[in-house]
Amino acid sequence: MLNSSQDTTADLGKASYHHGNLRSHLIATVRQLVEEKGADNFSISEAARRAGVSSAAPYKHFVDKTEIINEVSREGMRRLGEAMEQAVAHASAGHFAKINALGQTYVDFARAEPGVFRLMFGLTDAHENDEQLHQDGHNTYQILVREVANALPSGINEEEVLRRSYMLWVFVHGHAFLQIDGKVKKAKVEIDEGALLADISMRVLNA
Amino acid sequence: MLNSSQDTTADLGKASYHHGNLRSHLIATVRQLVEEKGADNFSISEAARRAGVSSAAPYKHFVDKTEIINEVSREGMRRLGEAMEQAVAHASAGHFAKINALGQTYVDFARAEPGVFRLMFGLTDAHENDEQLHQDGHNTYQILVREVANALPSGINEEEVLRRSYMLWVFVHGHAFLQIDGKVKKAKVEIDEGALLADISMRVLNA
DNA sequence: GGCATATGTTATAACTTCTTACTTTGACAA
DNA sequence: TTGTCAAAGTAAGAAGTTATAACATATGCC
Repeated sequence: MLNSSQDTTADLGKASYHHGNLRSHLIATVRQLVEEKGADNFSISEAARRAGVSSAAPYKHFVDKTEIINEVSREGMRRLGEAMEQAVAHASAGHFAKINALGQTYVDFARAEPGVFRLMFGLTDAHENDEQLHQDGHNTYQILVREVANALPSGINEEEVLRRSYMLWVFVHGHAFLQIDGKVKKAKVEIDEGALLADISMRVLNA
Repeated sequence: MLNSSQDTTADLGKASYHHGNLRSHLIATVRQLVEEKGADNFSISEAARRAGVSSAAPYKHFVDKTEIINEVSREGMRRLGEAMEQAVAHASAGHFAKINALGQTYVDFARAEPGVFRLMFGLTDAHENDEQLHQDGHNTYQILVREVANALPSGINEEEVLRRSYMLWVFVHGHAFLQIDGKVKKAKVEIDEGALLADISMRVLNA
């Protein structure tokens, strides 16, 4: 569940006192905190406290708070990508079933981890210059582009594939954010999400 | 430009030393700061400093930071609403011209004031319980709903009007955020925004 | 075994938000 | 004109944050 990129340490529990796999432990803790307290309202002091180390310890592993945020964001982006690949793999046989599954996965992810999702896309300050995150994001996006190309009649213009992909992305992205930011209920918009996603796919991919 | 809801004070400059219209002055300053430093990275200490008062002074006018944020958000939401009404009023005669103008206005606002826009929609913690902001948002949304109803064949199902409106909202919302969060360039998506908005209007409003 | 280095710790500087207790002053009434 | 009061500031400080510096230790490697 944790364990991302650190080496040299066995990552069983976190037994041996003075040491352990603090780095990945912190990433996991921050992920939790971000969901608990909100993406803009957590402290790495608190994360350190929960990990049972001093508030200075994290700085042996990360240069600053931004780096931790970026790490959590990247990890989230990778998990989203994996979930999307899974969704495609297991999608039913319907016409735009894979596209719909992708959209649903995106929205589900946002709802399941709004804090991390907001970190991944919303808070700019931190990852403005995180090339790795952009790369990961790009890779994830390519899953959609690939499936859109598959879903459209073969021989279609490459540029057109990109246009349609972007339309779909923009759509689920907007829906995801309005959902987690609580604008939808408040604006008294009631929606059948599955039907909506399917409707959109049709409108964007047909003709 | 400033001047929102405070009374009892003339709001010329901010001349007379020990007093002035600190409240609205602070709102304006925070608006500036939010654009300068980012929605998650400004302090009201700094705002006080810029206004030339002590860091405790703002608390004579606002109960806490959240209240200032909410004030700035509400004011932004109202300004967005006004801009949208303007856009409708001055839209050309084309088929979905008013709808397209609304979308363009939304995106333009986001680009012009990304900090405030993010405050209005993104940062949840502050205005989760700000009923006034929700009301203002709802009112602004009704401009779109109204125009969608006008743009669709008369006699159409009320529920269908809402569905189409939501689709359009979600679309421009997603596009706006991907724009200001810098995901679009990075994902190497090149788009002709005007054409895109028009295309979407057609796809959503036809059939 | 001995040592370098990675990983922790304590202490602290510089900030933030927000409170408390005190001061100033402008307005209004007598 | 002057006295009082409330509104709007101030200074000081508590509590909490990010981040750095200087010190401690224990682990892995020779």
